[in-house]
Amino acid sequence: MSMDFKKIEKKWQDKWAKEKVFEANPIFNQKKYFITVPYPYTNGPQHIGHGRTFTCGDAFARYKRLKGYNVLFPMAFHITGTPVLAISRGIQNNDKIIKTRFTEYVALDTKNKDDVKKIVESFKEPWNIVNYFAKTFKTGFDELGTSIDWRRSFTTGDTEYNAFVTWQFNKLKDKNYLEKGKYPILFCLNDQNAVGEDDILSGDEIDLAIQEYTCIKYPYKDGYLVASTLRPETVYGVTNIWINPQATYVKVKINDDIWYISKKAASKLEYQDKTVKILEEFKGKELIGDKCKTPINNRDIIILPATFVDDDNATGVVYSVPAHAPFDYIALMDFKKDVKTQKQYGFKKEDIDNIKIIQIINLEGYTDFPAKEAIEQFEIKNQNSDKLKLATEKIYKDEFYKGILNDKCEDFKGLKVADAKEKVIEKLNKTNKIDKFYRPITPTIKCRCGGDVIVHILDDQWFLNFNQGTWKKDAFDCLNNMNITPSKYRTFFENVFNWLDKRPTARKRGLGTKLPFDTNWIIEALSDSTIYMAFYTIINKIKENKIPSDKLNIELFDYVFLNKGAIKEVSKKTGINETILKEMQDEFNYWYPLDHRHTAIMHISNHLSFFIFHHTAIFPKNKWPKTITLLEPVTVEGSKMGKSKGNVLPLIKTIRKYSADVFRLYILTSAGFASSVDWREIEVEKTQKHIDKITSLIQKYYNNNNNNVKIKQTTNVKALVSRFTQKIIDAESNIESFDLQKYAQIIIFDIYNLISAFEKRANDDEKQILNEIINTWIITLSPIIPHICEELFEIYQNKGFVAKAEWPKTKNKKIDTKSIDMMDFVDTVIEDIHNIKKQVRIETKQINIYISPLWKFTVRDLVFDNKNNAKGLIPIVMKNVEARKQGDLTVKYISNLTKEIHSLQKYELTQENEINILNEAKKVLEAELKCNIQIENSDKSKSDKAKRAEPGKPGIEIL
RNA sequence: GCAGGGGUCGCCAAGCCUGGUCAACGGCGCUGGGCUUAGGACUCAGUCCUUUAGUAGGUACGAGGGUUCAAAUCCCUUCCCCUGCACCA
Repeated sequence: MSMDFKKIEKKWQDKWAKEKVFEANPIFNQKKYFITVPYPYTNGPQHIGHGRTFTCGDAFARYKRLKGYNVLFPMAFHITGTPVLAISRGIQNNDKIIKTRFTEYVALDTKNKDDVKKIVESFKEPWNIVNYFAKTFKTGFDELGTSIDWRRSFTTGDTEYNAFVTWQFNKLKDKNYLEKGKYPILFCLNDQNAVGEDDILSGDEIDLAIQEYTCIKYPYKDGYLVASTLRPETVYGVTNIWINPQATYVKVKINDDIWYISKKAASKLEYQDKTVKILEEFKGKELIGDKCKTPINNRDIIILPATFVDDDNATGVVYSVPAHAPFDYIALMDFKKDVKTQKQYGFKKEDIDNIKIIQIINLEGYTDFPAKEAIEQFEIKNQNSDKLKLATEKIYKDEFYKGILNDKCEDFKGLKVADAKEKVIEKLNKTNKIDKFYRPITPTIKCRCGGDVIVHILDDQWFLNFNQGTWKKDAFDCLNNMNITPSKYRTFFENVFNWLDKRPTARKRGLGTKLPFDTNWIIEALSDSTIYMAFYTIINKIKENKIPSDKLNIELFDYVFLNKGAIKEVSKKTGINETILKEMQDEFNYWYPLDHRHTAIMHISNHLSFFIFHHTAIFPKNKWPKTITLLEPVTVEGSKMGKSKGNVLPLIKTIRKYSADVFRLYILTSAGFASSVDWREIEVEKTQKHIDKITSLIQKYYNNNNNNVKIKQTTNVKALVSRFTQKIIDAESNIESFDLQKYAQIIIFDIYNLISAFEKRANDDEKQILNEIINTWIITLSPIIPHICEELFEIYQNKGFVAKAEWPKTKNKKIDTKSIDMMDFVDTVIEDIHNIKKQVRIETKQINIYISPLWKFTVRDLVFDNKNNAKGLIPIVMKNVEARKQGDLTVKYISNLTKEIHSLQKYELTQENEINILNEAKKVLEAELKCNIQIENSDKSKSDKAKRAEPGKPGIEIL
């Protein structure tokens, strides 16, 4: 009978929902297990990466249920931040890319084209996006067969959730973990608003980092010519200033200073926490030929023209260090040769000749000026060469790590560049000759609205300060007591913890919760998603009792989560009746702490770390989380999934193509947590076939006969039962240490192989044991392929849900190692026969098997018992009468055994065992090998082959 | 740069933590047999080299050293590749 997987899956998903199988309520005398997977960001359909994480989480949840735990496995929807807004803006503006993308998304689950169009149009309203995708996420996870308690779902934009986060941030404020400060952000000049990845054109492809330039103030006229640089330590080697003669410059009042900078720079500085008043405006060429002073030793340097200077980059003024900057070097060389330009600006020859290149850094491996050498090395011919950038990068790196400042640098002589940088800044700062200028690391960033993106410094940014008070210490305390699996990721956490400092915690716009004490700010997406697992424990009660969110005040949460306040008072203040309050508190206390959080490693550096930090900030120690398991992402045919690559596989599409159980099995068996799963079509199809094989094997031997028929306990049967039990024990210990892959491999492949090997060698009576074996097997298979298991369980057992079955008890089951050894022995014999047959390639009519003589058993045991006494071995063995009789043969056999003495194992079978088991298996062997088999004791045989017989390795003769 | 991960027999990929049972799981590909009218599918066998009626030897786990009776596995050096680095969730 072949099975219609899709029909079966739908059937059981409906049944689970109808019978509320996964709705978890506190049962106070039952042990509980609370497992969560981070809620996914709900701005598109889920992909197979989500599928992996949830499949694993679900497998754990299902296993724990079998083990008798009351399991809570909830999920919700994350919508905080700007991405959803960016989408609705895109739809409003008829953005083609966004519209196409979302039409595709909606089409995944909606067939009618007009409906698709209508739905996409509705996305002009952000909440429609959220609601739509929340619904498709639920569909997707239902179709995957995840055992989620949906009563507890919510979105992070719900008012109830807002109330919860409001409480959380009040707690953080009380702890003094929140503070205000300055912070540079990307900002759109057109929108006059902060922008993030989603708001920026190709934001997912370009580097959005902010780069801090150092501005050095060169005294000039009544103020300063302000040049910007990434390498302030080179100020000792400055030879001249570069100005773009074509660009527009300004004399401008910056705070209390007069600066000469490009006009574009002045307009940007307005956003960088400075007051800006333009006094004069002029072309760059008017500065050419003037002189200014160096800020450190008051030298005169000249201002030269250079077209490579970009007035849109930083201050538009560049100071020239030709010894160490390839751009400067080549420009200076060009200028020295360019008599025409010199004349044009009226330079005197002596002015030009006076410009001497100053080398300030000694660098191993370079004999000449480093910049000059790099130019030669890269074969750069002129100022416009693309290779100049490479040369600059190389010099920058080499000098930063290997360069030593020389005697031109006064007090800093002998310092490494890396160390000198800070000190030079400090020195310039003492005489107020330094400032900062921020710019995006990518030169021209455009907002989706078309506006230019610059760096804006906010002076009232809210931060979480992870270094405040005992916060970090507490977080480490929590981490040290947690199980992190795979364990190699623990150091990753430790590094992140050490590195965490201040984190901006609110933004100017986006969906989410307002900062309670400063409502201009929205709490940012990662900060509002740190302790929400606690919210799962009570949201069902809030919904069930229709508690309006304005009643969810601080007193309420204090009472429920922290057991603060008298219930009567709280009830008065919240207007919620006491019974409900008590129920909520009890439920929280029942489920918390969170036992297990499972997710992808990418979340370590932010979400998971914040998760730990915030738990320690808000909750008492006995409510801190206990376990985190982590996995690598999913790749598709060897490459990373990405929107831009167009290779993102939506979960729904994939499940509908292959069925949920195939997906689950593939995901669980193909990689361990510490490696990425590669989704390969060919392999997935194999998985499909494997499931077919398993189900047909099961169907062949599974039946309704549960009357404990007496099955003859042959060695074969005993060995099967023992091997099977051993596998179940192994599988259990693997999943207990969170190794799902090993678990699945054992349950799926090992046991399948075990049963099919048994099938080959067993007679019909013996095969009756399979019904009982399979019944147990189905239960252990169910965390992996739950739908098929439910179906089979129903057909053959009809005892309710396999999801609620009981994990097999292995404690009192004996593993009969002797039977296993005996069957192993048979396997070895068969393998050897096959090996020999391969070589001889003759028609076999008769096979003689010669069992080892008794004395070899004796000798082997003696050798094993004395394996640590290699030298005394022969005399010891020779004390034995039987051994001595054999003379030389014994010595030879001993020397054979000692060759591998380190790996010599105890041999458990006796000669009698060997003879008996082969006789027992004789018929099966004859059938399998299609010939007569004769078993002889080699003591009584004169055959050559009999002489080589050893315990465990009988002599074999093929005739 | 800082931090993390990795280089395994054509390809993908286990093993490495806890050294021996590792010529190294598994899959793909390839070769041959069976089954088929054929193909596909399925199935059996082979797939580092040599040797052989089975259990043997050699060379191998990026490269080079070291520790050990014994190293893919531990240590050191070196070459190469990948990922993250904060407002993006």
